Amino acid sequence: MTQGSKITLADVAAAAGVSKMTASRALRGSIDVSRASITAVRLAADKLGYVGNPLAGSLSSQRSNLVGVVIPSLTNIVFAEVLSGIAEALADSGKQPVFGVTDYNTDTEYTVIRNMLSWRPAGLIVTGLDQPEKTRNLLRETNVPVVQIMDLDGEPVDACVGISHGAAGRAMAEHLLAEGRSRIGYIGCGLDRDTRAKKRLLGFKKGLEAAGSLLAHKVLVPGPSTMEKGRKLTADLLKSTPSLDAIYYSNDDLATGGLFHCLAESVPVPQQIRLAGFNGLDFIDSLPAALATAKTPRQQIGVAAARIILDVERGYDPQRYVTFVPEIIMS
Amino acid sequence: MTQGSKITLADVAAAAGVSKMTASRALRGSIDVSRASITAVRLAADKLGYVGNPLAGSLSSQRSNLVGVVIPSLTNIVFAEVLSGIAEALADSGKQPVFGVTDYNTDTEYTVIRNMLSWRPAGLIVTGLDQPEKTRNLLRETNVPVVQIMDLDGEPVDACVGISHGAAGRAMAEHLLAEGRSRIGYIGCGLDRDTRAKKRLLGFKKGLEAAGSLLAHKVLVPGPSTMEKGRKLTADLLKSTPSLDAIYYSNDDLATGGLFHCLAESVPVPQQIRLAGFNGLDFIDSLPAALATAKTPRQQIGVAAARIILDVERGYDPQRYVTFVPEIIMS
DNA sequence: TTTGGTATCGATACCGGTATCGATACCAAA
DNA sequence: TTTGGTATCGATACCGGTATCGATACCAAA
Repeated sequence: MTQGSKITLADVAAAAGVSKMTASRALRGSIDVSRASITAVRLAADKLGYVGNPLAGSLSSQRSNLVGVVIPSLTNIVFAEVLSGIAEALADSGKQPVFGVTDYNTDTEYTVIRNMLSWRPAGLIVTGLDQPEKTRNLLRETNVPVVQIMDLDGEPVDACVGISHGAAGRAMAEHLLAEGRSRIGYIGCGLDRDTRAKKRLLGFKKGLEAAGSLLAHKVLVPGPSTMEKGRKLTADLLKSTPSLDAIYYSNDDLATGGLFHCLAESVPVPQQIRLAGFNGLDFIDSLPAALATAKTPRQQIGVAAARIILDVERGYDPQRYVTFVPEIIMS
Repeated sequence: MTQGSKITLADVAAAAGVSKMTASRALRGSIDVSRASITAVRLAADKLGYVGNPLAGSLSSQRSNLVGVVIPSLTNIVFAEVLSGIAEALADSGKQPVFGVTDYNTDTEYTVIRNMLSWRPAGLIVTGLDQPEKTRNLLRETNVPVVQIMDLDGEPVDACVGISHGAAGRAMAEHLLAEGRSRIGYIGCGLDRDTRAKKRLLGFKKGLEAAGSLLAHKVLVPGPSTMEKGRKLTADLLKSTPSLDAIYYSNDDLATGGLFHCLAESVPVPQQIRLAGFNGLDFIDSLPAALATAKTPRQQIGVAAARIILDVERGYDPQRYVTFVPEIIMS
């Protein structure tokens, strides 16, 4: 009774006076079992403290209740929120999310995905559309449903949920121009790895060019985005090009760092210079001065992706292409 | 050859001209196999694109390569960093972290832990020492190694890695007093659920009392900590009690919100009032004014916890009680 | 030549579930 | 009475690995 997990289905079946098979059916809520059997089995299971062994179950049925989620980074709150959405949507489905982190490394990504597929998950959610061909093949050849998230600018392997980063960049350009900004700089980190940030920059430039304008200055540095970098790079950029009246950053973290620089130096934001980020992180509203940003529906993306997996599981035909449009905030 | 994952160990064995058992041994690097067999099996496995089935392996060997990690929240960067440390330490061990989120709910926690144990993980890492008795029993009765992290103030079930929050609170009190602060307030969120924050508050009060001082004012609100709340609560508190010369917050997020209020209202920080948080989040250094904090070694806690699991696995006797001391920063 | 140790390997059973198919009981319709 | 459908159940095989034990070959020592 306090045997930990030594109790097997056979014990439960014996205690309930039915076969293993009937016990299995009863616990899974199959229709082919009488009320009496269900009651007896449930009672026995409770009494013995039975805990099913998903390893055995998944091996036998050839599918597990795991949903693999592959993200580039855990310490980026954006992905943590996506995970949170996935976990929420999966909560009452009996499915369990399993996370793998790639550190923006495509080799690691390949390994992680391969690893996850070996667990025969019920579905796979991977970040981005720009996997190398080798990885795409892996995703194409598997028969578990694959959902690519965050991005829409590209060719999904199967289903896909996200936003167009090109359009988001372009929209921000248009907003800045509409506000009368004309000398616009750009600061970005790690665009070599973060293909979505790169797409935003491209869209942003196109937006400027469409209006006959150009990027006044562009700063690109490798590595992850931090507020500290944003602060430093903004200080440098404004020193070398003080005439800028707007800076577009690859994300909110950098933009916030830029804002901190301006606050410390008493540069009026947004009057003298408009700082624009991307993501719409929660703390933006609390900052002592306004930051422009584009609010991405991270939680919702996670929820939508998980729902696709659940739909496939249930035999429904899921929506294979879910589009969100980030809301631009220029308070 | 491009069969996805239909290739089993039997296929590899047949192709290599050995038995399943020898193939299994060869791929796992057992010593009981000849060089010739190892080469033949590896070659066959590569050629066929064999991917092992961990479900079958774990079921058979009665242990999986999963390490369960139970945390209260994913959207709190602190826990994301702990996870990151765990993932890093586990990276080359063949073990896979699996995360479960409790949302600070003890019922959810119980369910999550039970669920994880059913996967027969190689180890379990859970947050905190203050589980209800029912959950503690679950942890005690299992035979997988359990590491409780983040906290040291209490009785661990098995191994434990973290800091003393009582001591951390007390240390901050001493630092504030040493700086000459005498009218000290406190603002905290969700202490009913966050027992570690509560322990810090208790330690903080003891620290004040030991010096013959008292908390001038205490603000407790339910729910999660956000910068916005910190800002709002600080505004309220300073309005009702403008004479305060220090505020201790339950964490950095609240403290940062408080700082934003002071910046917006031109209250000199830290000259007129010292704001103190907890955690030492990375962005603290970038803020336009100094925040006091206690830097917690989140990544290191994750690494140490994972190492304990690995040590047990390898038959080493691990250190069962790993203590870290947060560094107080009063820049 | 006999003995005994080591290296290498395979047969067998098993981990703990579920898929599948067929058996049985029972009842309504013909 | 016969036929056929439905509800309920169990026997059997199987998922794809690994633990375990014993077999064999080979060689050195007695």
